[in-house]
Amino acid sequence: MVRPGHWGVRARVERFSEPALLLLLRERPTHGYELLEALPELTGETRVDMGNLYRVLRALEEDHLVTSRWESGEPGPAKRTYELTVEGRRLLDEWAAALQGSRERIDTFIDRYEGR
Amino acid sequence: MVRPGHWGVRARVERFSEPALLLLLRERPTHGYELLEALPELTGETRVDMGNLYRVLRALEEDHLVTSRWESGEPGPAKRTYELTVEGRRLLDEWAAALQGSRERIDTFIDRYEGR
DNA sequence: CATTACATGTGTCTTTTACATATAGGTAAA
DNA sequence: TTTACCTATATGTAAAAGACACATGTAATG
Repeated sequence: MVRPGHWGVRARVERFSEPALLLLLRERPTHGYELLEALPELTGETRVDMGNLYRVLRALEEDHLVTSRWESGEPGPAKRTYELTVEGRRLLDEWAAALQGSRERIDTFIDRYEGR
Repeated sequence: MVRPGHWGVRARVERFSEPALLLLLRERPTHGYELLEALPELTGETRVDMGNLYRVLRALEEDHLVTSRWESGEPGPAKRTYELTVEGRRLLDEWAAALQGSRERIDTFIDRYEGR
């Protein structure tokens, strides 16, 4: 819950990094570290936790929402490149619809806050 | 994290019931049970947990964001009526600003999702 | 007088997020 | 040539947030 004296507010969408990475993967197959760098642009203030990001990626793969393959050709350490599956694409669509709902709820709140 | 096979999506704003109850209290002093009934209208799908609601209310009071008094005059069980303080009002303002930010981030996401 | 509605609360488990650390290949400079 | 830094993936664990179950008591209704 909330610790006394720490009522600083951030207003983040739960698990927002999840639809964000699905969207990035829809645009093109990408590896984890690249997602890590691209995500803040989409999520805003949210600094994405790399540990959790890699875990989400593997959980997504377990459920066949993404697939991965090791990329060894390029210079630098080996990269695991992820690609969105059809099911993953569907999950992204669900997220987009759900986020429309969130947006509307926030609008309702703000309208009422501004006394309209 | 996410349990395999359970990728159902809800897209809720973290701790959204908190600004919602502050807003309701700005409109007029209210007791917990009444907030419990009024909140879903503001938060949408979010079914507010009564246990957590009462805990949030007491935590808010601890930090002087609301004050409470027992209402014994009316019929029915005694009610603890909460009232927003000046600091509480300020916290609500912060939430409103932060929610504007969330709204913008969601818009950015959806625009990109729709390929604009 | 039993059931239901009103009203406030505690206990506790799970899920989500945050913070810390491990490992290792590659690049550039001291 | 070794030290430092960047890239890249990953595990361990603590803290915060949310979900679920239950306890307690007053009053109204059938």
